[in-house]
Amino acid sequence: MDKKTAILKAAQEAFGQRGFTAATVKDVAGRAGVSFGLVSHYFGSKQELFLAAGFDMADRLIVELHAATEGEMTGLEAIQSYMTAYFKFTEENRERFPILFRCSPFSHNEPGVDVAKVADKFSVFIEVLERCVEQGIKDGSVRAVSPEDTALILYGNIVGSVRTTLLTPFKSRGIFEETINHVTRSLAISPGQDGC
Amino acid sequence: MDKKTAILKAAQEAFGQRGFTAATVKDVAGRAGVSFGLVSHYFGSKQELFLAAGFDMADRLIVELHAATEGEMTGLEAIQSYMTAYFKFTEENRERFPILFRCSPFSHNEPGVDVAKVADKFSVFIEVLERCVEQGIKDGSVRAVSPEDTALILYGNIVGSVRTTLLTPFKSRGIFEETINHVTRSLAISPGQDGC
Amino acid sequence: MDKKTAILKAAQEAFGQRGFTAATVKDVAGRAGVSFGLVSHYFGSKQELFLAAGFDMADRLIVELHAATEGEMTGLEAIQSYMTAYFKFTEENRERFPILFRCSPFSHNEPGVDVAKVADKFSVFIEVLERCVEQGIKDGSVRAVSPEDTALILYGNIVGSVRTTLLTPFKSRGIFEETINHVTRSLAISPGQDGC
Amino acid sequence: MDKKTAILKAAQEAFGQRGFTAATVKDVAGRAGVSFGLVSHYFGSKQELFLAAGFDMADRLIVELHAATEGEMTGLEAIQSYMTAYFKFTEENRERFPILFRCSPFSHNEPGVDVAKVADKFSVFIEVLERCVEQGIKDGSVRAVSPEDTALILYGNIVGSVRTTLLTPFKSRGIFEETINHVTRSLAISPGQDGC
DNA sequence: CATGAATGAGCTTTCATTCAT
DNA sequence: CATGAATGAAAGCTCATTCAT
Repeated sequence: MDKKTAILKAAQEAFGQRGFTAATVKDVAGRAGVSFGLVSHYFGSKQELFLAAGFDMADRLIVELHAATEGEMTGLEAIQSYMTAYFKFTEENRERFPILFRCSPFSHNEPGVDVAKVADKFSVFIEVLERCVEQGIKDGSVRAVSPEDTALILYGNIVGSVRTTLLTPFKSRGIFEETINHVTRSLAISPGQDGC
Repeated sequence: MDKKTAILKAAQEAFGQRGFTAATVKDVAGRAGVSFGLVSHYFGSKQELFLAAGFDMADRLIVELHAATEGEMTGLEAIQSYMTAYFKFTEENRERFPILFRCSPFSHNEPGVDVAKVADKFSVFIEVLERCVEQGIKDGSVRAVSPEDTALILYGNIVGSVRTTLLTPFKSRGIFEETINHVTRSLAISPGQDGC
Repeated sequence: MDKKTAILKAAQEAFGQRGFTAATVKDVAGRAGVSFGLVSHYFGSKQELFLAAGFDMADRLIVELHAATEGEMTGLEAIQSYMTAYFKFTEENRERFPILFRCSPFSHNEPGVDVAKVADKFSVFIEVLERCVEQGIKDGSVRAVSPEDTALILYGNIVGSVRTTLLTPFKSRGIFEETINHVTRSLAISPGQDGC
Repeated sequence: MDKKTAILKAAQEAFGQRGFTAATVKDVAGRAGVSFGLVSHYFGSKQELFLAAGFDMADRLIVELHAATEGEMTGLEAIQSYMTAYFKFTEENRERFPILFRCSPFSHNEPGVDVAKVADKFSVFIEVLERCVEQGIKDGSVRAVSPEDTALILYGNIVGSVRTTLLTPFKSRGIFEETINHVTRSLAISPGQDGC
């Protein structure tokens, strides 16, 4: 791993754990095993480093979500696949995922984060989900709901469970699976409704 | 309003908007219209002020939630009442509610905040919800789910929608009502299952 | 004990232990069991309090030294009596004596101490000793030495032993008695010199 | 002289003159001609700087005292040589020597100074002196006295004269020489005692 | 490429002092 | 007499950033 990559990963860790303000460039350099001068050399300012770290993580997650929801599935299956991919990604990146909590429009703006850019980036997460909901309504796997509201609610639901798992001391084994069940029960057209 | 109260309210605003680290004592004092020396005079340190500000908000919300869930209702109705009260509280405290996002075990620990104290305080929110779920299962208004997991998922669901509303630029009119519907559909024993 | 006296004694303790700068008015008030406002009320500024505390202690010691060296004695006996009185006073005022280390021209000037006033006050300690030495030379109990230098050396000797006793962790039982012996051996006209 | 050394020398001056609490880091930086940030950069905290400054001075004096007391001499001559070296050192370091008054167990503990470390360092001064006294008793140049008490008394004697010279406005030309005479008269086995 | 010496803005905190009660 | 609310200067310290090596 070259030093530039090491800095980026260290930044994701440090910013994720401590936040933009409390994390320090020295801390990042220390975690990466390089001198702090090198951080400026590669990334310019602390703010630029923060954005680079956050967007790198977001972009990698977006790739996974696209891959998970493409292909021939019902809308409901796509939603389930989206959630599974999202939860899998968080588990594989426990240490560095939380940078997304910091660099996200769902958290308060941290100084140094360009709100517009971030909202733009994160709208992709919502849009992909919204398209799944719309598809589900069309193909009959999802009941008639507002796709816009539902996408936001589901996204909040997903992130809520991720926060509970990654951040809180509350016991939450199986919460990811249960969250998928929760969403499925809410959206699926129940057997009884199919006709009775 | 006496100056001590003014400082507390200003702190809720400032910490809510900027977070513990980025908010400054000077900023708090300025918003409260007092000298910064008075903040130390009344609250000691920045950390103590932060906890005082967060716990004041939490305690007031807890009172509302207890009031909303007491009385003779089915468990499902209690859950709905809980959510309604929660959402109502956030809307009535738009400016100062976000301190709870910061001073919460569902957010990253801010340096200088006693994790144990915070987790203790917030476990009340989960417990109240859990008791509603248990009651619902007993009285037949809620399907058979794990009360522990479900309480955590619902709480994440609620807070997710609150975050979306208070923090993001995404349009989300009606999201609170839809979240209650979402939860209700997921938990309610559907008519079709009763037999039909 | 009235509150004004309590403040003075508390000030001697606090300033003695922590020095002028590090001791705080609040600390003094706390030790005296009064509100800090009362300190200003009685003594004006911190500096005035410091001088009052130091001079009160110095004046009381001066009274003792005068009493000890008056009367019919040889000069050498007067010196011994001076030292005995000095050591006795320090032992009876272990807690509050050290204010004199702070408020003394033999220590570095503390901000807020009027150098001239202090030098004036402390010159009395030297003068009394000097007069004893002169008397001793005249009455044949003390060998021919420079009274000025000797007074300063003896005073340094005395204070050195007091510092060792009151401030250091070094074991020094009997150091006061030994210091008197040390001085006596140095000044007394040895038997062999009387003729042989 | 590099900047780190300049800071150390400036610290010795500033702390010596004003004491740990009253001296400020800004003052030290100003005297050294560097920015105050550099002080933290090299020495960490004010306390560490204080200890570094005090110990540097102590170590250099210890070297001189060892050099002065080694070699073939009687114990009494070694004591005289010790005192001469001590006084010479103070005169050559008039500006910066007083840091030792502050950073010494013979002064009041300054808040933030590790008492144990300081007592450890200074016990060397006493031990060297004590060894000279013991040697003198053995080789017949010093009368039978308690080496422990005597070392402490002599050290207090020495430091007392140094304080008088460096700190007070009292005229004291020749006080160093007279102090050596004073000590010599007290300790030397007088000719008359040898028999006669 | 890589380091770390050097700077100074800005933070939290302490504290003497004033003054209304 | 006595209290403590209120102020703001000034302290120690942290840290992003620049730049010579």
